[in-house]
Amino acid sequence: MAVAGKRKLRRPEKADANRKGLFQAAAYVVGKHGYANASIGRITERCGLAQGTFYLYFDSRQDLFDQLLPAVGEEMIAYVSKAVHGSRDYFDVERRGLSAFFDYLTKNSGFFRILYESDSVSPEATRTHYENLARKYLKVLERARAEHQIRALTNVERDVLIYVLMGARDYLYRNLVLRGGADETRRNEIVEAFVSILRNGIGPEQTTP
Amino acid sequence: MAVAGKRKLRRPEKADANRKGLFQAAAYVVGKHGYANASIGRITERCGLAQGTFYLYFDSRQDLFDQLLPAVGEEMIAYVSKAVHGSRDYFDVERRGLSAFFDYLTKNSGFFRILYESDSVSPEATRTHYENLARKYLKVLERARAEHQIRALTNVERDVLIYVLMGARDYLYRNLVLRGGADETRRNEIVEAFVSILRNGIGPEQTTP
Amino acid sequence: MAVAGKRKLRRPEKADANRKGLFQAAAYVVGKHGYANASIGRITERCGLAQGTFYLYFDSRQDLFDQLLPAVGEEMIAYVSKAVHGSRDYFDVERRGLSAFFDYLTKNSGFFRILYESDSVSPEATRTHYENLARKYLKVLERARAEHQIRALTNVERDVLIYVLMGARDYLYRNLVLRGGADETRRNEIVEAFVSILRNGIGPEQTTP
Amino acid sequence: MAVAGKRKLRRPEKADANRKGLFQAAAYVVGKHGYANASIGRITERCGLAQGTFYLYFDSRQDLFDQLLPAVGEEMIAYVSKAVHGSRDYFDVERRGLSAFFDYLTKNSGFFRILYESDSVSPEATRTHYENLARKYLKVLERARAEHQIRALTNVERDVLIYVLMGARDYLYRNLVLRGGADETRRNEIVEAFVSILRNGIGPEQTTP
DNA sequence: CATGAATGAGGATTCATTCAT
DNA sequence: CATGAATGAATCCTCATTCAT
Repeated sequence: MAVAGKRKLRRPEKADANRKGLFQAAAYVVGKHGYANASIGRITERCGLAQGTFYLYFDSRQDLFDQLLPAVGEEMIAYVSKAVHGSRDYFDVERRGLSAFFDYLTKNSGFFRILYESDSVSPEATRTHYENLARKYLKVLERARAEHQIRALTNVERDVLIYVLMGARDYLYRNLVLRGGADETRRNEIVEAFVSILRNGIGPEQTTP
Repeated sequence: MAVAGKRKLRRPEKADANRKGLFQAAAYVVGKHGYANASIGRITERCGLAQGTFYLYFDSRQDLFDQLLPAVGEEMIAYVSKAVHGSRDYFDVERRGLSAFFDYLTKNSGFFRILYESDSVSPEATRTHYENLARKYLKVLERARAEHQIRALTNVERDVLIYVLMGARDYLYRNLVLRGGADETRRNEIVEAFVSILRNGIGPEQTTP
Repeated sequence: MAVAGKRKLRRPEKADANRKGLFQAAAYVVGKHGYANASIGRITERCGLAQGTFYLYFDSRQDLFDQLLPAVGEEMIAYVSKAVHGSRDYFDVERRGLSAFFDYLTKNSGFFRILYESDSVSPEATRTHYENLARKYLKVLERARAEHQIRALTNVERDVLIYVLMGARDYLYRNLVLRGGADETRRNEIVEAFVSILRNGIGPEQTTP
Repeated sequence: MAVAGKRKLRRPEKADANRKGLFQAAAYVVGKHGYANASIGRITERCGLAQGTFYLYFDSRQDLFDQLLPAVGEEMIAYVSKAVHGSRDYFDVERRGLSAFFDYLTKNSGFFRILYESDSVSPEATRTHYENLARKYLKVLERARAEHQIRALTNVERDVLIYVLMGARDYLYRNLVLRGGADETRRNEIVEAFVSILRNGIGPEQTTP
């Protein structure tokens, strides 16, 4: 894809590897120490490059930060997307999606720090990430509605729903899974409880007359 | 006690005023520039004190950061609590609560930055804040249930619900209100849509047989 | 002693106690942390006074430092003088003097730090202290010579001797007693060895023809 | 190798020059103003480097202080060693040694300040220096004894002697040469007087019966 | 006399960025 | 392309000293 530029691009593998290495190192360092403590020195040291080399791949520290969250965000989205593939129905998608999200974060504990601090460090990057995510949710919801697996929603309801779902994953992970130290069983309970509330709401029981 | 011409503050009053001034200045500066850029110089300058004076009130910059979120968090909680006072029923509480939350943040735009970055800067402060918040939600839910305004929930469902509600406020504000630039009307629609989903869930319509 | 000034000197005991307390606290703090880290805050805290009070008794931090070594030095000299009282002869004076010096320092471990750093912090104070000390040595030596307990010395020899004796006490204590961790027995050996060298020198034995 | 036009230093040469320059500047500044006032700024300014550059060569200010005395100490020892080379006998070594010591200090007036304050600033560095010095003295004494130029000494006497000699150089220089402002002639008298006392001690004359 | 809050200058250290090699 | 030495601005914290109470 893309028209090949005419410029010399010899040894492109090496260059790509360096660039990728810098991203990975940055993800690690930011995830562990935060943006504020993610110095160029720390990042380049981690991937075995010299400090000056950094500037061959990024214009500035800020430039890296502007690209970091979208990059790691895509990875997370891909991970979850793969996990929900082949779900029975919409609620199964949510079930598996939340579960996969928990998995991903357990394995990539730095993700949240990148996500959270990114808001201040690079609002643009944050916006991009959330847009990517919202697009994904939208597609899933439209399909679910097309197949009558969920009730009809107004446009506003749909928008609200998207961010409620997003916020839920975030807050449930951070507060109940991470801070609560939930084991496998507990995690499943959390997932089921979430799906139950999502499906039924919490309105009062119909009192049969 | 207190003829109190407005002129001169007594010693302890002055101390209180200084401490409070530092908190306010810190909230402003952190909200606007982030913890990383919230230098003692910026903070003290904003409230008209000398840099050294800072250390009469806080042990260190970290000490301030450890106290900041709980302090502003309480303010936010108090604001919302006051707004929901006198609600008709539980769903009215949620309606007014979300609305008041939007209000508060519109007026205190720095709150989210303080909240978000606090997670890395002072995990303890963040934990305290979320605990304060969770306690509040729990009380409201228990009362709602006691008055049969919501359906019976398992313990897990209740815990999940609390964080879904918290996350919803957060994500709805940031993505739809703030980023979406919602006006009064749109805000109300958002609030109503949220309450509707909360009450009914999104399960498919009962197809009458 | 001294003619009473006409100025009001009410409550002089309290004032004297404070002044003395400041000296003691300063000796402790400087001895333990060094002049550089002997802040007014630390000193006044140790003797239970407010920081500002310090300036009622001393013009400045430097003023205190200018008086500190002579003050503690006199104490040391007095301690040693008392110990040598009643000695058999000159070499007994040296023997007991060195021993008492070791004792004093063991009990007042901060003395050396005050002495050593004083040279840079307050050359004047240091000069005064060494002069006090030299005067003492001189008196002892003159008497010893008068009683033919030591051989005749030229003026230069006498001056040299005084500082050799002073230096010996210093270096023997620091290197053999303190750093070497000498016990009672070892200390006595050191003292005797010193007196032996002092008395006889280290010239080669007379080879009897 | 090296054509080496004088113009440009190669990388590693430059590094060596910088390190050396920092040491020299530090020796000057500490000697003149004391450790406490030897700020990185003063030191780097003196050798024409930027403040940050300091940290390419030393881990911290303390790291420099830990290396300073041993470094200048070796220089002093080397200077004296060279001066005593070719002495007639042991007492000639002491004569020339003391004289060279006076010379060295006259030319390097900061040495003593480095030495004295080092005790508090870096005990380890001080220990190292005195050990280096003691080793030197020991070697000289053992040789002198082997050649029967001095009388037999017990082990304790030998240890005591070493530190008496060290202390003598120190105290004689500081009190008689430096403070006393001794000229060439007076210095020689001092040296001779010292050697005389060292050789013969100060015991009373043998009264021939 | 005594207090201690307030000041503001000073200093160690870190780090993004540049540039000669 | 890659390096890493050099820079110097920025920032937290300490502390001697002053002064209103």
